[in-house]
Amino acid sequence: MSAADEMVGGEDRPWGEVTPEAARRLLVAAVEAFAERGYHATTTRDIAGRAGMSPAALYIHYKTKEELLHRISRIGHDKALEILETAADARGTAAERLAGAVRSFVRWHAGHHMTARVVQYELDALGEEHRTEIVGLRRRSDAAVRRILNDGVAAGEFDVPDVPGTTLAVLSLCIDVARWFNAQGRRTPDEVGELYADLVLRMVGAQGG
Amino acid sequence: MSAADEMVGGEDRPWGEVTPEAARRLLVAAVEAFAERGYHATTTRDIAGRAGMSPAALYIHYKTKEELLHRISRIGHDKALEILETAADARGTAAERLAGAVRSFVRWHAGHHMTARVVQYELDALGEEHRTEIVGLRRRSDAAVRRILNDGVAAGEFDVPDVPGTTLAVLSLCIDVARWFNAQGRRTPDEVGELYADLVLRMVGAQGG
DNA sequence: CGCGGAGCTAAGCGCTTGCTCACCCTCGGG
DNA sequence: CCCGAGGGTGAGCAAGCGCTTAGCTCCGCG
Repeated sequence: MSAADEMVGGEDRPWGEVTPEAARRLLVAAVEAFAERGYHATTTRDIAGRAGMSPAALYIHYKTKEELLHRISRIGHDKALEILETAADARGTAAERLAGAVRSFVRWHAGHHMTARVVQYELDALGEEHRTEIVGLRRRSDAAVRRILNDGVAAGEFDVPDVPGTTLAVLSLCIDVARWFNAQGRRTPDEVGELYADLVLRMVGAQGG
Repeated sequence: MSAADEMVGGEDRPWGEVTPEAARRLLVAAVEAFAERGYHATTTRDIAGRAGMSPAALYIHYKTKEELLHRISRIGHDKALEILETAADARGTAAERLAGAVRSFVRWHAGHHMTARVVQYELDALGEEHRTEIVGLRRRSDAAVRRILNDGVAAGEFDVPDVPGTTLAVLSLCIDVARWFNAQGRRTPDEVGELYADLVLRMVGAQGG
């Protein structure tokens, strides 16, 4: 539907921007391991093993285990933020923009739920500097959604008594998809995105459904 | 502000069911540590230290570190489930029961956000047997909410095209409060509960507002 | 007073962790 | 044919982990 949706889809390889090839394999292995067991329960030996390498190989491409997490978190947040800001800047009514934002944001969290899980739930494992950098990106996500809500209220499309609180709730609802979504489950990322877009429109009092 | 302070507020003592006193102190210390750093990043020395004891003291009252997590998780889930089922069994319209359920469930997650964080986000750290036990409790939570939604649809109070999906979304929204809620923040648990009850009523198409 | 058990500690065991280091292959250019 | 540099390995180090054990103190009871 929207340009943002297309980009998240699957034309280019996942993590294509990470080079060289060995570094990419290690990073993909780390995403899997962090998502399954959590950052602290994952060992560098586990990551290297999944990538088919010896433990020492990891340190040729990354200085520390934490740098791996930071790279994943940074790239993931960039992608998620790009999705939200593209939807917020799109043309159309506030309701259309909000529905588009939720639809593509949720689709990404469901379709890339391993990455999303690491990105959204391993923030505390980052070092001080890296964490504040990432928190900055999250504030921009919040601002993008709040802007759509404010526009909708100003245009008389929405009925939202508490804009900051509702912004928080909308983002929280979308983000938590990464926690429960199961690729083997019944729902596809598209279906969840559609359901959630409808639910959020109801939350803001738009005549959608 | 300690985890113990956070619990006092209610009618009965925090973790009052845990005896003897030393075991209770260790458990409260573990809740704090797990909530701040996560289960895997927390050491038994840290827990014992917070409780003002030597590392070995922990093993007089608990067989393993995992048993501590299980005790916390079990008690917390029991409490959360009791809240939901009480609300689901209450008298009144479906809308009143749903609002009550969300209000008290959210209030608990905000007011006991340390405990809730451990309970909701450290499930994977439990052993096989303990995890399946807890998963059973969560299924009952799901059933309680779904029951209210079904009642509301049958009574013509709600307009919900996808009851299982909406049940999931409602619970997800409430649970995620434990992740972002900050005791130093502007909102009180009561305020968040009120806001969320309103948002959820809108999600199910009840004429609340 | 002597006794036994409960609660706690100092010390430390065996193991795993993140990470390092000396060395080895592979391969394009002179 | 040798070279040097970059990607990779096997072995292993220091530190920290969960957990154990021997022994201490305290206290109610006969």
